[in-house]
Amino acid sequence: MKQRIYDTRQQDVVDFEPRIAGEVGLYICGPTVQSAPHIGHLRSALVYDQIRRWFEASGHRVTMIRNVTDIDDKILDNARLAKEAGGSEPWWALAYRVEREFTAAYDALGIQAPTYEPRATANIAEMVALIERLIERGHAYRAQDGSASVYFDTASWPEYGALTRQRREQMEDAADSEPVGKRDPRDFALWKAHRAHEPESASWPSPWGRGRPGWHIECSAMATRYLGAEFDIHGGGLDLRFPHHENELAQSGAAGDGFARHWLHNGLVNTGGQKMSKSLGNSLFAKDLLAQARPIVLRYFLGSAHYRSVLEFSEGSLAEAAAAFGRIEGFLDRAAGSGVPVVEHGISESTAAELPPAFAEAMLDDFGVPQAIAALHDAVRAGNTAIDAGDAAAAAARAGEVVAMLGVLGLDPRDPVWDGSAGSGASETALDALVSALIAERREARANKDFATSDAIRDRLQAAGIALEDDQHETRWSVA
RNA sequence: GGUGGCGUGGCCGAGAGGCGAGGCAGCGGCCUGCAAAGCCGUAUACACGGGUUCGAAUCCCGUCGCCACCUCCA
Repeated sequence: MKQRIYDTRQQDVVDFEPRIAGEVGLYICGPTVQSAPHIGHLRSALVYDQIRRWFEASGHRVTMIRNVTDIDDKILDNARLAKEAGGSEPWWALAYRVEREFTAAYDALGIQAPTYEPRATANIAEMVALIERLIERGHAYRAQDGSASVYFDTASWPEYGALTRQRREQMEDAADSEPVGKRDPRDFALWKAHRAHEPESASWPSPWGRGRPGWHIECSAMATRYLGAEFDIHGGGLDLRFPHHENELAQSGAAGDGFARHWLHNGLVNTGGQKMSKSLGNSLFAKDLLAQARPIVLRYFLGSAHYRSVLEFSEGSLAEAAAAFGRIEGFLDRAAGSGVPVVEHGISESTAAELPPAFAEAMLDDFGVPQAIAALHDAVRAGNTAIDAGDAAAAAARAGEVVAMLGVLGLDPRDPVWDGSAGSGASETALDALVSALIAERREARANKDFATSDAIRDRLQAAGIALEDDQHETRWSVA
């Protein structure tokens, strides 16, 4: 069975054939580092992390590029506002600080670093070269007001609107755009002339005068720099389809590049049936979410809906995810407690062979993570049944499948990336010693049928947030 | 005005012509000293109205409701 993916441009699920067999070039629109990461950023990054892991598990070598937009109107605005409020942080320090917040949030969720993470400010020369090509080909022009700005000439590109199937004539005019120097309100800035009120450090020399790049040109320049003039997949949030991706496609196409063969877009996150956005003030920030749930549970939750669906976040979402994931984790603990070897091994050459067919088929069909998770739960149930029946061989086989599936999804609780989230090694050891002593005491009481004492011990631990589970052979404990 | 999406059981959430994905919660049972965990069982689910079909949640037409994008967005 071939890999199938939903291509936004074709508006259909199509066969995916890498340009070079066994290799996948993936460009993902990363964040504009203007303010703290929120749940939507996390979901987007997670979706492509899962896709990347699946490509690797299914035998591809993946080159994944995810940019950082570190120069932009909003960054300058936010830095200016902070300064007016008495702050002293320059725009570039703000951008870098926020970038580190993003990296920390990604790390917390076990989202692997891309192959490379280019910054817009480090690719100005490539952008200037691309703009020059567009001017030469007659698809871009210098601002009519004599400034250093350069605009893309949408009228010169008949395919403009191809990605979102819109006709240029029917597009709404940009209400808030500054028509200064534009031939048409639908034209967009490739290069923005430096303005007197903006810091000198936010401008670069160019053949047209000092200025800074427009929002869209950076992605075209960086994608082609690292992946080539034509590459396999371009991804990003659904809200980037227009204008961002439409404009990328137009400028790269007009420059003569093949650009992305396929376009992927992940769904957004809603709260209370409403889009979450900064302007609505209903943002769920990464740091708040990470304070509410274990990172691995948050990861499970964010992956519980298909990547193209709207994901609804509501009160109780994280608790439900914790219960569901607890089932999986509980099986691994039970299996280990029953002597079944359970080891974390990430994604390796043997991963594909260990995956149940239902899981692989789900992932091949446009990355059907929800169905893949159903296969995971099926294996967990079968594994628990095997443990109950004392069938160690079957239990080990199911545990192997579960671990392989968790590796692909990035949800293996034994993966060292999760270690930082619990207590330190020393306090873990100390706690284990204390609890184990109480468990031994309780075992003795139970052996003497002194259930009052044994229940008192269990209640005391319960009150401290520690749950006990008795098995045929042993008692396991966990922090609830 | 244009473009696209959604409406599935108490809840979350897949599926896309014919065996009721999976999870959470609930109920009954097994197991257990009692629990917990686990297992088994447990549901007249597909917004509404027509149509096509032997058969429709799935295809077609219409209606209603909700949402997103149309130059700040993951």
